[in-house]
Amino acid sequence: MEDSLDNDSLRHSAAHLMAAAVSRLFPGVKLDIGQPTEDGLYFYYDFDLPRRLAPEDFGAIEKEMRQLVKRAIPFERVECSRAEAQTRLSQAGQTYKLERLADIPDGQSITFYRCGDFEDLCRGPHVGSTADLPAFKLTSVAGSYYRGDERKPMLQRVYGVAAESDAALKVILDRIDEAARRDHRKLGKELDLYSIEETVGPGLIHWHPRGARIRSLIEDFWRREHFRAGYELLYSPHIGRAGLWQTSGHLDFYAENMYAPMDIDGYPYYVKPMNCPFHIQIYKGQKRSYRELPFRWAELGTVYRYEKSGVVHGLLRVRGFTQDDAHIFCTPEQMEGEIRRVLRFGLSMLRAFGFESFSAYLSTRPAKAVGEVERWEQATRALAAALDQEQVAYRRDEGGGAFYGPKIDIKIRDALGREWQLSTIQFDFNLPERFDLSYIGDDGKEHRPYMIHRALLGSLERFFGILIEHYAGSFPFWMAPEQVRVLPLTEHQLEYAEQVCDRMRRADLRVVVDARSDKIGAKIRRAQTERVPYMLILGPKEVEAGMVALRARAEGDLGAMTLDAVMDRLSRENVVVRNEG
RNA sequence: GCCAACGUAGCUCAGCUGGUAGAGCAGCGCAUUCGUAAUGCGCAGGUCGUGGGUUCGAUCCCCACCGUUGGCUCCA
Repeated sequence: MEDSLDNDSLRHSAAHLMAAAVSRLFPGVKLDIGQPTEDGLYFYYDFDLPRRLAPEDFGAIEKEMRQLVKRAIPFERVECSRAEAQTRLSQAGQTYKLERLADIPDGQSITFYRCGDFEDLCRGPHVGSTADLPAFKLTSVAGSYYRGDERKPMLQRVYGVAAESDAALKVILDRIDEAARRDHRKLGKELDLYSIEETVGPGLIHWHPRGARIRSLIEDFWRREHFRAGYELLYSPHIGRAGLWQTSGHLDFYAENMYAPMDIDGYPYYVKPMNCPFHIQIYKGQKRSYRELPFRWAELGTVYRYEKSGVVHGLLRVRGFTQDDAHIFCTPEQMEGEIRRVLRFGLSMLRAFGFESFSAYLSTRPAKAVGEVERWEQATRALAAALDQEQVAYRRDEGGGAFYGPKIDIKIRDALGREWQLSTIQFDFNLPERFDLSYIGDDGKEHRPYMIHRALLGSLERFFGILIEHYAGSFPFWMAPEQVRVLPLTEHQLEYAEQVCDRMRRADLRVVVDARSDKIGAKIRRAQTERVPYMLILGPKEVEAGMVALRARAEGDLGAMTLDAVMDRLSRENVVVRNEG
């Protein structure tokens, strides 16, 4: 990634510069904290102000910032004692800062950064002086709870971008523009892939023919790969009786994400927020032997979860979605091999969709947890070993696991360098216990199986949204809803066009003839904007010679060739590009 | 859920301080038969998100609700 997108201390200093400017404009302002954002693009600062800011205020703040830059005021590091810091902050009336000060552990040095008459409790580091902040722009303002706690007061967070030069700032702004151009909500509408209907409800996705075609291709690929990898497929109901969810613990621990029950013959039933209890019922349907394990049971299971109204977002955060779910039931001896296998399989699946760069979190046992410590440790070791073996860089999130088991979360990096969390592989020591799962071992006794819950793509909705942005709507050939559009020059070539189309269709290519009476330029433009990978242009010359003129979405005109040559080329392209890493 | 902004035709948007709406694209019709990113002419299309209020009169002002967007928290 370019340096200009990765300059943390510069953005940090820009946040302070903005805070200094705001302090001058609003003398009574109470400061919280300001930082660069993790995506490498923005900085922000949280303020408690007497009035609401609006984008119209940005001009005045920026102007004040520019004046401070012109004066080239140095950032000075000032170390002081806790008592002194307390005095300074309470004199300044900075109550949030006082609380932040109390968070700094004893023994750690306490520093202020002074910039002219503005000073701020901060660990730094900063750039030398305000003159090192020549290029910046404020971008948005939003509410933000103090410490992210909705019971605490809401502060105003102002976001901006900053760079070491105007040119570098333009790189950042261009990246932001490019992200906006690729936004799956915009492309989803333009390419007629999906919609969300107010009359139906927020967070509920309608897959239009083109989107549904892509989904169907993804699902077909997904199923084929799962069968090859030794999975079996399950389908399970969308609702289940309250008792099931009582046993699973969902009604105790997950109720706020579940929809109200419906009454069926006097009994309450719940729409499923997860698939696991159903898979478990299938497991429990008969006595299981160690000889038949492991079970690898997968389901494209559609679940419904209540999400707060403010958080639903396009395809990325919805209220009904289809998980590419699977549960693996295995013996302790098989567990380590299964983990490795799942991880390897998961990465190959993601590579097939064009993702090359992965990172992971390994979340370990929290203080409050179920299951024997020994099992936790064994499982955590197996997860770490698998990550090492597959050479996936990971960070340990100590104590960050769910109460029921340790897990790996895999993030991918997309074409714009943004990270998205997709896959999750998690142990579950809770449900086997609650449902009293067992298998008969070679000693003839009952044993508790290991249960591993995993999703690779996450959910089809979310994954689709990420794919749209990753490819900017130009899906690879194998996934394109329409692969080839045949463009007769005039209606005199229509019959030939139909013949060409028929032949390609019989070879399972997704082909459409544009029979409208537009000029060829207009037809090409339409096919280009609709991201059709290939166009066949047919005029009198092609009819005469029995040829076709091929045009590629990306490369443009490729000249005349025989239909056989085209079909040969396309059939070679019509496979998922495998990169087995 | 909370804070803020927004909601006008299928889409993208215009509509000065209140006098019941307009463009481009898309759609439909007709003409055109054209060589690698927009052929011309015409037609049709809107309870101005919903409900209430203020007013002689509301797309415009006020209130409530619904939805969207940017965030916070959370998450597949």
